[in-house]
Amino acid sequence: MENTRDKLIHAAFDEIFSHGYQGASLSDILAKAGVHKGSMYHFFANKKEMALASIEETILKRNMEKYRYVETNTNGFLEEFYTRLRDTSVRDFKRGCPIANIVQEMSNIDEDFNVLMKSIYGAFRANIKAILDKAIEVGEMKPCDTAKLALFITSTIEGAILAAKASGNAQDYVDVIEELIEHIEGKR
Amino acid sequence: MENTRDKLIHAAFDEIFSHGYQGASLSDILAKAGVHKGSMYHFFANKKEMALASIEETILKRNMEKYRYVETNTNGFLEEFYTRLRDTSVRDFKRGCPIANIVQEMSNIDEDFNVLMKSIYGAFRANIKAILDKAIEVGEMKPCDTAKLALFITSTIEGAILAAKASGNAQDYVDVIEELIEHIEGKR
DNA sequence: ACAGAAATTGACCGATTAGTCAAGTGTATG
DNA sequence: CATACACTTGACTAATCGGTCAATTTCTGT
Repeated sequence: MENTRDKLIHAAFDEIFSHGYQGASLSDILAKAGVHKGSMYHFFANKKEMALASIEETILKRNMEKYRYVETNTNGFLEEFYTRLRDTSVRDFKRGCPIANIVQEMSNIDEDFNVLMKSIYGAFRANIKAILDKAIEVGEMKPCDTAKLALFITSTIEGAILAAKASGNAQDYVDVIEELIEHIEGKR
Repeated sequence: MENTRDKLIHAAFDEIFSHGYQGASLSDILAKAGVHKGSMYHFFANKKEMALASIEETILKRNMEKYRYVETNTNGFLEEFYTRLRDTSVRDFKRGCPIANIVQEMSNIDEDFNVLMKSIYGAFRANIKAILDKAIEVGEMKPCDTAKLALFITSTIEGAILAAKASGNAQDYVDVIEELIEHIEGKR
């Protein structure tokens, strides 16, 4: 059974992912979580603190799972990376990427969000860089500036998700990813 | 002297660019425009109609100016394109890209915004494709699937702006753009 | 100058917002 | 059984939200 705080974290993340932080109604979050208002204020100081907690915890947990294979694998880093990139089933092209959404909405209007998203987006880049470093380490790839390449890859991924969201066509994501993979393959 | 409607269009666009559509306060827009509420409702049916008008008119006008050179030039399409891509002075890395911001915020929650942004993002892609087609026409580039390449380019640009917004570092944009240009150069 | 239209003013409305809090319930420990 | 702490309930507040509208001023064409 999920406890009250977890219910709130999940409902808040889902509402924010759907409507943005500013567009997320506190009463809708409470209704979705099945939690009363006073109860929420027992766990969080205010809407913003709940939002920050829900974003940080949810995204960090996802990333933990998503990039664990880099620690356990001993080879095939790039192929595994490509497979995951191509997997559209983990994507939500209607809502887009939660990281990008919140950066876009909040980074320039609230310093606390700015700090959090800088850290989360930085972790995203670091995860991709770790894959590239591993690939180079085991000789799947020529040495290169992996920080810059990781930046390029994350940018293109985010852009691809946005393109699919704008057009309503998941194929746009696939097309961008294929060209991105070609680009990376050129560095082997 | 700017008329009332234009004042509203400009103030609305600026407020929306800064705080998003949902975060943009009508009274702030009115204060910035120096226009009273009833006056605004004389020109627009509601907040949303004003927002849609301000977004469409402002972005279409910008694009008109931005890509006019494609019609007038007779060669050097790619070099001119690179120069403009590299020009960070036209970018606002704090607020990001207005197109991307509104797509992220609104495409999945309001059908009217969705339709408008699909059209605007589509025009963005079409403009880039036109440059590539011209470049191929005059032999600056080998023939290729310009629709897909344009999609890749727009995605990467949007991702680059987002990366710079997330990190607060304009250099991230520059780095992505340089790698993107290398990628395009590979197609010559 | 005058009529009529266009534009402006600003008070007002109901709905919704995030946030407060006193009272109550449940549970674990002495 | 009793005390204490964690948690829950839901009514309440003040502020803000987008939106309405009748009265008034300004502009325009004849």
